[in-house]
Amino acid sequence: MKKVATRFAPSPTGPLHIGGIRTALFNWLYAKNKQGDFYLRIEDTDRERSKIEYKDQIIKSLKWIGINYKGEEYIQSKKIEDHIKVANELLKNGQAYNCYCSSEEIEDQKKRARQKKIPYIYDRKWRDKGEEDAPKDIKPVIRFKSKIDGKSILKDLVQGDIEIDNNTIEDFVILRNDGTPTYNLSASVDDHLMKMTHIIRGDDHKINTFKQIQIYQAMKWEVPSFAHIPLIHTIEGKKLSKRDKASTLDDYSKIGIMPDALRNYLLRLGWSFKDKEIFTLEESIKHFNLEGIGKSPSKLDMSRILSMNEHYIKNIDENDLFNQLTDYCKLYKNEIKSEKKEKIKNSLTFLKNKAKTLEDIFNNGQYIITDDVNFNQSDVKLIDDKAKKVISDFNNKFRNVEKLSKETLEPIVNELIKSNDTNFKGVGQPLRIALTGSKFGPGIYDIIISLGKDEVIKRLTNKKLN
RNA sequence: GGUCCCUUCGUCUAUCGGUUAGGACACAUGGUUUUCAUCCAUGAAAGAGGGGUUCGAUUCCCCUAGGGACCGCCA
Repeated sequence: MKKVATRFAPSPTGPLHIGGIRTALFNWLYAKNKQGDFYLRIEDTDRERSKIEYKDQIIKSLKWIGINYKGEEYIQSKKIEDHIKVANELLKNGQAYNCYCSSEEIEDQKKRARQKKIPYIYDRKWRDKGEEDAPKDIKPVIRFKSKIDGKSILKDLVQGDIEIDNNTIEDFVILRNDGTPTYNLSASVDDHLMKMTHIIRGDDHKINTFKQIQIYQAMKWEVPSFAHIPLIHTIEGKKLSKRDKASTLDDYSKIGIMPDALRNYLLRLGWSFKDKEIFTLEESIKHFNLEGIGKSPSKLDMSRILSMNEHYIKNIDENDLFNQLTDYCKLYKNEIKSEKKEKIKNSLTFLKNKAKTLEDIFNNGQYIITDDVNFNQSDVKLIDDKAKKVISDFNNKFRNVEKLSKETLEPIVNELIKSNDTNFKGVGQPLRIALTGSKFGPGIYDIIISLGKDEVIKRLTNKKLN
């Protein structure tokens, strides 16, 4: 058996969206599962639109989610000479030909076909014409001599056998009249040069595959296996594009979605393994296969991403969570001061309790991180005279507490409930607002213990409460 | 318009001819927690429609409907 080799081949013409990430993930997992190699190829031959920052974003995104590729990234534009060489060889072998139609001529034909509502296909005008008829003033393009008769079958590893009439594939351009190669040529040559065994990509490439296979055959190259995975759709049911909001990785990382959670979500989007929902990285490598990929497109579901993230927040090692949290804050919020970090770390067990994202944890821990209590304006209105009395009563008793724990604090609260003729809420809520600025948050004892005695007293006597 | 693909709860999906059609998310209800959340339990929720094939179809075949992708000298 040949060693499996797969690749992810994005073009750096826009930010990579999570559909692309999923394609990369599937390729990577397939290679890992087969103990093969996974490569990254940057298809930057569109000089106009390719941008270095998009290339960097692609590399960063893959790294973020934990996909590593073998060697350096393969830069397609550096291989153009190889592509041209193949075009010329096809020309020499009679598998391709010079076409002297001007682009205006072609455009005109297309327009007319559209008006008549008949399908446009290049009329193969120059397929059998001799060079002696060639106009001197037009630089030709090279077109591939596509099969005209019969049918072709693509044995797709996901979609099954797909059969089309060969005459629906036109004689496509492989070399432009400026001498640069087009996508189908470049992709085939590169995949061959890179010794790809399996091409796993979005099913928007299906038609290209029929073209590319013909190039392989014409060059007598071994044809790789193909697997076309269904696209990810938006809620509206359309192909996910770079313009869709919440489509890039950064959109997710900035709200505090963790890489492992998104990886797990993406894995299960369009792929399944029995009823299993949660996959560690090792498990996903172990179980991934092409048979588990469904044939129908799937929609992105934010609530599922969130709940997956919540699962990871609650279940991963707390040190790991803490590290991810501090990295997250450094990147997207304010870096947590080192003296606060210890408090956050000790409080993570309850801070993470009501969090779906790292941002939620950050918000829950806000009262620890910032020195000045940030009062929620509508909550602070709940501090009436009765509440003020509860706060000052609590403070008077609290001053005498030696050791902060639920056991030492609870009697005080219970006493206040009685003496103020109220319930737990009547005591807990004013205290929480005084200490954190909000009526929502962790349990009151957790808050007090996490702040420490001095800080609690300081906040209970905050002038802003009056 | 042409070619190709798809169709199970709202969403992601299981089922490889015989199931009370299962799970997860979301949703609803109840319980625990002397607030909120967590957690636990319970519930509602699906085979697009019509024909075949078969003792038996969600599953195989055909038609219809709906949806999608592609149709560049972009990738």
